[in-house]
Amino acid sequence: MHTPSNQSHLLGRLKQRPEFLRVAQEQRRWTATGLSVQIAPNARDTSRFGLTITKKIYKEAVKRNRIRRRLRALAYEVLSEFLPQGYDIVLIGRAETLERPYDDLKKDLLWCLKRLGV
RNA sequence: UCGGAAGAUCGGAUGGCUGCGGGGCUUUUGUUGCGUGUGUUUUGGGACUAUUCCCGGAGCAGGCGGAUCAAGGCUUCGAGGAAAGUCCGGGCAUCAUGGAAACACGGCGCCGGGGAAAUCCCGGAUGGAGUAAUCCACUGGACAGGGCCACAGAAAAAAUGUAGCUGGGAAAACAACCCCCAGUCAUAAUGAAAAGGUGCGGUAAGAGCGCACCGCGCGACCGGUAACGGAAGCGGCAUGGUAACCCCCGCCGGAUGCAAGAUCAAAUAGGGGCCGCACAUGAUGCGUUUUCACAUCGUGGCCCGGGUCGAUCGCUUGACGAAUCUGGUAACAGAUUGCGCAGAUGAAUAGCCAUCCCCGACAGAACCCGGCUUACAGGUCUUCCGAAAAU
Repeated sequence: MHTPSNQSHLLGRLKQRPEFLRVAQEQRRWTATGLSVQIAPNARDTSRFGLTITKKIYKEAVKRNRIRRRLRALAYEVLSEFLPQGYDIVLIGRAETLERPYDDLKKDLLWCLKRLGV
C-alpha cells in the first residue's frame, strides 16, 4: 500500500476472514511464552501478516488494543527483516503479551520462526 | 487548626529514535479516462468541367488543459469523563398508515419553572435523618368496585363477645358454684395492627354517657401562582392497612435501527429491445388430411434491465463546546468572538528508550445529540456547617 519506509513496503496486511482461515488450515503453528505464530506460503512475491487477539484473553478493549499495538510494532521491526518473501503469517496474542519485556517478545518471535523452519 | 457537608475541575510531565490514520498545499513520474484543438491515413454523402470546397464517421501520432489514483516533500489535526452499561428521550433513515377518536397493551404520577423531549435538570411543598451545613423518599385515588391481611387470637372490618364484670330469674336455711335471661367490654389473653388516648366525674357494672387536655374530622377566614401552610369555630369520634395485587382517574407512546438507507457497478440466472447471419424441402401451433399464409423455435454482436463481489455516499459543524458580558435564587436564556471541534472499517492516535515526580485509577470513539446508571489512584479550587483557639 503506501508505507513510505524503505523496509516495511515488503509487508502487506491480511484483512479478510477467509485469508486468516487459509493460514490456520495449513497447520503450521508454534507457541512461545509471549505469542503464537501461524504461517503458510502464499504464492506471491510479497509477504503479509495479520494479528489475532481474541476476547477470550482479555475482556477489556484497552488491554487488547495494547497487545495489538505491541505485536504490530514487533511485526514491522522483526518480520520485515527476517521473514522471506512469499509467506502469510498470523501473530496470535496471549495473556503474557501484555506485560512481557519487548526484547523477550522479540526473541520469542525469532524462536518461533526458527522452529517453523523459516 | 481539627472534624464534616456540597459543588467544580484535572486525569503524569519533558525529550530522543522509529512509526500510524484523516485533511490541506506542493513536486515528479507513471496509470486511467475526459475535454480541446493539430497533423496524417481511410471512408460515406453533397456541390463542381476540374484543381478543389462543404458536412459526417473510423484509426494512428504527438500537443495543451484540468481531474482521478499511486509515490515523495511540507504542514496541520488525531479518544473519554465516563468513550463503558445500552436503561430512557430525540434527530436521521426505511417500512406501515386517508383523518380523528375509542378500545387493548405498555409507561409515567406532589407543585412551579427550564428544556426539542424525557422516568432529565432547577427551585419549592410534604414526610423522615442529622447539633448543623445538608442528605434521603416509585409522593394521584382505599366512601367506584373486587381481592388479600400469615401465625396467634373469641374476633382482622358496616365487628365480635372467649375468660370476665353487673342485675334479674331458677334453686336454696343463707351464701357461692352450676343453669336460664338481660346489660356490658373497664379488666385479662393474641397480634405489626383490636375501631380514639390520659385523667376526673358518672354507673348495678360499664360505655364520649358528661367534662378538661391531647389526637382526629369538617372548616369561615388569612398567606401563597400552586403544592401547601396557619386558623376562629363546629362535631363527641365517624371512612384499619395494602394500589410495589387487580383496579379507577389523568397524561404520554406506530415498528425497526447506520449491518438504517442511498448511489455506482465486474459477474451469474432468468427477462426485454435492436441489428446481422443461418437454415427451412425442417419442427411446433389452430379437430383430421392436403395446400397456401402467418407466428415461434437457431446463432453472433450491441443495448436496456437486473443487482452479487467490490466501491462511493450516509460520516461528522451540531438543539455543539469554550471564554466574556447581560437577565435569572437556580436550571437556563440572550449577545459577542482573529477561539475549539477524531472519523477509522482486520479498524489510526503507537513501539522502544532516557530523565523527573506524589510512581500514574477506571478505562478505547464506530451515525449524531440530551440524560440516567455503574467504575475510578491521586491532585487542585470554591462555598458552607460544627468545635477549639485568637482578636
